[in-house]
Amino acid sequence: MKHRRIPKATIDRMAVYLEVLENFSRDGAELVSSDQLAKACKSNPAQIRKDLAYFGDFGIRGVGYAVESLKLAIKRALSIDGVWRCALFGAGNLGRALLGNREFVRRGFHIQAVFDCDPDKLGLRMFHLAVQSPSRLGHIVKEQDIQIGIITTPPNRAQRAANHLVEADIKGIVTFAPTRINVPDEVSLQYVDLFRTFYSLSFDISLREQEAAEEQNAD
Amino acid sequence: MKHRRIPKATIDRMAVYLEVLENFSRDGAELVSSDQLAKACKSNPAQIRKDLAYFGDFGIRGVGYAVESLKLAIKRALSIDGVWRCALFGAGNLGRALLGNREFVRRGFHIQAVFDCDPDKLGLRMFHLAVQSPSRLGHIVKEQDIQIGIITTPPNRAQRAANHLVEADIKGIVTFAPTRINVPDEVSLQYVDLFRTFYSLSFDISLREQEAAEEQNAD
DNA sequence: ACGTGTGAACGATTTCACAGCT
DNA sequence: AGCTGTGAAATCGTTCACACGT
Repeated sequence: MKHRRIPKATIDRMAVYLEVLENFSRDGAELVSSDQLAKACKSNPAQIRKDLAYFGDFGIRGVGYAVESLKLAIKRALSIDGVWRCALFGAGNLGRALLGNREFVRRGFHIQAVFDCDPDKLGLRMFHLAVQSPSRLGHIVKEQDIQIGIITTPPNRAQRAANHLVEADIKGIVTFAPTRINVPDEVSLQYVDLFRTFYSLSFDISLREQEAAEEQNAD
Repeated sequence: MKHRRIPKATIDRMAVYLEVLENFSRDGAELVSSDQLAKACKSNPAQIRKDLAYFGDFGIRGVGYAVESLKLAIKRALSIDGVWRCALFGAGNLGRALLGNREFVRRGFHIQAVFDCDPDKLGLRMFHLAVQSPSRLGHIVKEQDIQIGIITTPPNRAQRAANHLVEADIKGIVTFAPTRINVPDEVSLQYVDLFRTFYSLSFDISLREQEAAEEQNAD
């Protein structure tokens, strides 16, 4: 079991488990069973046990999981038990929103520098950081040992931003721009596609309405 | 084939297909093959044909797909060929970023009202809209026929916001707050989990580094 | 001849059911 | 007795390979 490839879906669910564990923790629970977790996550107990077992034997048979140690184990498994140093590329509204979001720091993602191609934005202060020119990116990334780039440019600037980040030898990129970008294989890449979510919602609402209408007809 | 349940993964990929179709369209292409689409999406032709065939026979055998009519067909399939009226709940940085994002309007998601529980924010102007009290939500939703609620509150306020939206008889909710919320079955719900993406990136970077280290050892 | 649409084969993930530890 | 960890079974999604229409 230990050395099997871990499904991407499992990784995604880990974020949910962490979130509900924080709640159990806040409520003072010391132990939690896969049943309780499943209820809180709208999942099922077998799924949860299987998911957790990919990473190790965190539970105690007949008892359940110790909340605090499970939180830590998950964080370690995802490598979010330390600090990741990030650079933001794109000093627009979305960039500002991420920079101002306290949850990022709380979860160990520290945004330490902001870049933008637009010369009008250079020097502009966003919270505690000044917007810098992309020409300084390579230097800053090296100096501050920055590992992750976050792209919040408009779609037509996203590839250029990615090129700058790759050039600066970043390890991974999260992009919020609704466009595909190309990076070398050795750079990790994740898309946050806002519209995908809205499209899913749209499809889901319409499907339900259609099903409701068909039920009417069945009378 | 027509009346089979459509995988969620297929729906998600539709957003990508639309995106690359926009690019083909901009480049003046009138026809595309599943092969070309696959290259642009980093997918494979069979996947694309299967996905598209869930919704109808959009292609021409021996020829390919007509770009414009395929775009329209996908939009119709997802029900994003019209306008969805949205209300934003949570007038913080993230809410402002969504409100100021031109892509939303371009894609038919119109944010028509903004609400916030914080009395200090009432009346505050965000772009062309004034922040309103949640007590007005029911009235505004009915008056403007708003269908979708967008939650951008801090996590501890998200459930309350959801309750207000459900009470106002909204059809679906997209929440950006990193916390699970409960809504009745008849309301559609989608989570935009920013941290899930960052956690995946973190895991992926670490996995690669670990694999690289093991390769070293194999010498 | 070419490229779609689709059953069939394959592969991956989820769920079941129970052995094994506390 | 209770709850985890995990093979085995069931389900779900993807890829193959080819019949079919243009």
